[in-house]
Amino acid sequence: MSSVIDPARLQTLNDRPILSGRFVLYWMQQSQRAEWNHALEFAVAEANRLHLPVVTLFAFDPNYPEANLRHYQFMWEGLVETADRLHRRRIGFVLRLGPPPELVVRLAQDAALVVCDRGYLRHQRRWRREVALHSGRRVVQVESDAVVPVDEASLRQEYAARTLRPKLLRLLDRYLTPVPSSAPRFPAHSLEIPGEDFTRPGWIDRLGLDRSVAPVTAYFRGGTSQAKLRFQHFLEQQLAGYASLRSQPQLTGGSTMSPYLHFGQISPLYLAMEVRRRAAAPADSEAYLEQLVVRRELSLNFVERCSDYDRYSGLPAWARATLERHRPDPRPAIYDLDTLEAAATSDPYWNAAMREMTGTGFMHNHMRMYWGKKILEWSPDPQTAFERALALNNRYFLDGRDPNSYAGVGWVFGLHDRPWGERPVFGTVRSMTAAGLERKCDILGYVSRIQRLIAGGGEVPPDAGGPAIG
DNA sequence: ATCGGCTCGCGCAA
DNA sequence: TGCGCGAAGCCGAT
Repeated sequence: MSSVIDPARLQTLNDRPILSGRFVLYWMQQSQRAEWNHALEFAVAEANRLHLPVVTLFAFDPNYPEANLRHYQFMWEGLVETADRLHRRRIGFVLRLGPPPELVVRLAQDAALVVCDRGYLRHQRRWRREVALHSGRRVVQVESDAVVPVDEASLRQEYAARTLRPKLLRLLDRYLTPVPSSAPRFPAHSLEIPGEDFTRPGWIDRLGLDRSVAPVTAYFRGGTSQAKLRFQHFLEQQLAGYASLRSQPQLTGGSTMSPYLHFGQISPLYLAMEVRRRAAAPADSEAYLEQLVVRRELSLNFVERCSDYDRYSGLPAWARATLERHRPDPRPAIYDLDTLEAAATSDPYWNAAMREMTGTGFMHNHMRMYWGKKILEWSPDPQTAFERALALNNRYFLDGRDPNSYAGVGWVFGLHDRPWGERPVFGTVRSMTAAGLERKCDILGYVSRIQRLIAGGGEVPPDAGGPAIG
């Protein structure tokens, strides 16, 4: 096997041989980008070695779990750009409609080898198992959406950030290296593999997708080039002082990379290396890497190692026990789901956060915590609160349904945290209050920032206004 | 304004 | 076995 990619990022998922075939198939799923993609570059290197072209397949699944038009629109914008970038490199890109494992197994019948990227959620792991089982040729998984590969970082479910942090930081320098890239020697043009004509405008509107949540194109345009423009803006305007200002939601939303990371449109390795390169103060670089590497990869560890990552039963025992003891406590208010969704509670700070979420597909990280804590406080019982928070999270956020979603909602209920002083409803699970927001940040400034944002229809950085499409 | 107490479990020192 | 300490908590005492 080719050694251009660090072997720690590779897993051979079956014991099938490499066969003779017309191409090397790269099944793109998690890492939806044409650069800084270890899986893609591994496929290119293997194809060159085997004297074959590379064909990329993206299986566009109109029934993807919990996906609606907001998510699909953003993903589609990214795929249009990625397909164009791959064609320019003489790498094939085919998009087909349907369930991923079936489509991959079918196209794999003409391939010598199947290369896939790595995803950590239940259905992503299941899909890869099925492809490995039924494709009949070797399937190699290449991990490109973690800075430190999850199995290198830790083989156990970590209890908290403090137990994973030293393991990650020990390995960080070793993995902060660019992705080796080589030119494909055998172009894919002549293969003529049929696929959807998906780049034409309006294509997405004919798919019968769940249209109940509107796209947020005034705030976020999908695609690698959009992600990079945004990130350069962040590096220039907001990285200096990030360590002290990141919990001030009145200022900005942070780097806003989470939607792009969720769809694999940007590489976390690229972000980490850029921050290291550009930060003037080590404290700012460390604070950003704490989010991008420590907290994000704690989420990967959680969904990979905890089979109940999306269920109340996945919370730590001490948290479930204390919440259970406080189940009978009177709540200050109980809102139904419609009232929450309509941002019609009596808390203006929470309502602003909810409007940011429904209106823009994003929320400042600090407000995500407050938002969740209040849902716990305002629901009839903790299980219902958990289900509501996760459902709203996954429905409205562009980065919903991400490992970060499950760890983030879980944190509200005590996951990766520790007990604190006992309080009504929360028990010893950490609480948050409106008075705390008033004490620690300019929360009225946040409310008016969101009002302006929703009224003005967008705060896409001016230099990032260029088209991601076409 | 700042500080300690609240409470659990992990990891390390002993 | 003991001890320090941890995603951003809150509250009351000084």
